[in-house]
Amino acid sequence: MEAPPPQLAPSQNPYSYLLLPPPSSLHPSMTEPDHVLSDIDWVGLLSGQSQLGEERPAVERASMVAENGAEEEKGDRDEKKGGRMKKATRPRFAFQTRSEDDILDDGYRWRKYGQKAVKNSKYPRSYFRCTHHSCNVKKQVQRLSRDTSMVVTTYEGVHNHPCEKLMETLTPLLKQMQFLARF
DNA sequence: CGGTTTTGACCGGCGC
DNA sequence: GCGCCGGTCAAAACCG
Repeated sequence: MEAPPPQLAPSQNPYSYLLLPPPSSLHPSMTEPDHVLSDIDWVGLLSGQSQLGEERPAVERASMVAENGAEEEKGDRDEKKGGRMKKATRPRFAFQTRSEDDILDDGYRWRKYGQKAVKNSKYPRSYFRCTHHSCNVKKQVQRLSRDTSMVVTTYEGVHNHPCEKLMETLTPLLKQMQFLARF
């Protein structure tokens, strides 16, 4: 999911990113049973009107995160509102998964920093932050109450570091390819 | 003992 | 201004 939004015109709605991350980038198939891959059956468009009704992932409003990392990926800067720098909107996307367990392994390490009950939902929403230093990517996970077997995962931001889990599976392969390339 | 989870407090935005 | 609501903080508990 390092890929930038595929030329999808952020339009006037800062949240209308539609990302179609290749499932293999979310779930490295070499470390995941393949049923996880095939279970992704929906990729959400985060915009004003959502198909999820009142249970849409909480991405409708910009969270006022302290813009600490002055150096960031280009783009996604918010325009100044009346001289006051508002909030930098970062790419977000959500997808829902039919899964037994709420936390699905996407190869990154996450630290849970909150859990909150949301209105009109019987399941709480969990908040995670990427544990990598100075990488403030976040995600939220929430199970739908209208369909208990569904889990909505919302990502916010782009990782500024490689996925170690992916790397440690790829590195031996690269080594071997380099070796074979000598012949 | 270091990192993670838990959980209530806290805070800011928004609608009334 | 006030209260609701969603997001975050942080201290304590937990766990390998």
